[in-house]
Amino acid sequence: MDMRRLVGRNVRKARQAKGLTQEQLAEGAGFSQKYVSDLERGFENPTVITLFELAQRLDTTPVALITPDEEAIREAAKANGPRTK
Amino acid sequence: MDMRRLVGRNVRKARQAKGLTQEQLAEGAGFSQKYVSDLERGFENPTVITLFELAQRLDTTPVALITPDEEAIREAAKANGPRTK
DNA sequence: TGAGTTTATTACCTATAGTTCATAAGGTCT
DNA sequence: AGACCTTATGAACTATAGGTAATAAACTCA
Repeated sequence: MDMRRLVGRNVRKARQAKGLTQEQLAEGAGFSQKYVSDLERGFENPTVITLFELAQRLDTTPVALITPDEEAIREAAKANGPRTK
Repeated sequence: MDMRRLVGRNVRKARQAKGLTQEQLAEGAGFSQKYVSDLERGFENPTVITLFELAQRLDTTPVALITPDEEAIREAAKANGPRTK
């Protein structure tokens, strides 16, 4: 499970769902636009406090931001091999 | 929401539920006993990758490790003030 | 009491999370 | 074509995640 890419996808989806730009999310949550960009592309390994601050600005929860999405589930299935009970 | 303390409590509960010592969890997950001790007492701010590695050794998920427990819910209620619909 | 096990704590070190400033690249719209 | 908005990327910096080694403090239990 690539946690960086998972969080990146979840953050991008949540941000777009609220119609925010990276700049708006960044300023509202106290980060730089560069960081949001790197984060969404799966280049960052955020801490739980960072997750919490992002979640607040996105009106969601830290749990939602690390919850596996379709992509993560497909990746996990491939990693475990098909037919792993 | 104090994420450090929340994760600390969740890790400690999960570790004790499996009957592991801090040393055993640490070695199994690739950390030091000191780190597990600091983590459980709420002095650390783990990254999502650290959460994932801990979860694997504890046979649980990163989501479970940051899911609010009774204590966190009580704290949150106090912070928002009673009677916040 | 003491030995043995587990957890807490101190001091110091390295790697990296997240920063700023700047610019490039990609869209959209007239 | 341009101006404009948004996202991506580079270099260099500071703060902190997580490391090692050692020791102190707690807690069993014979």
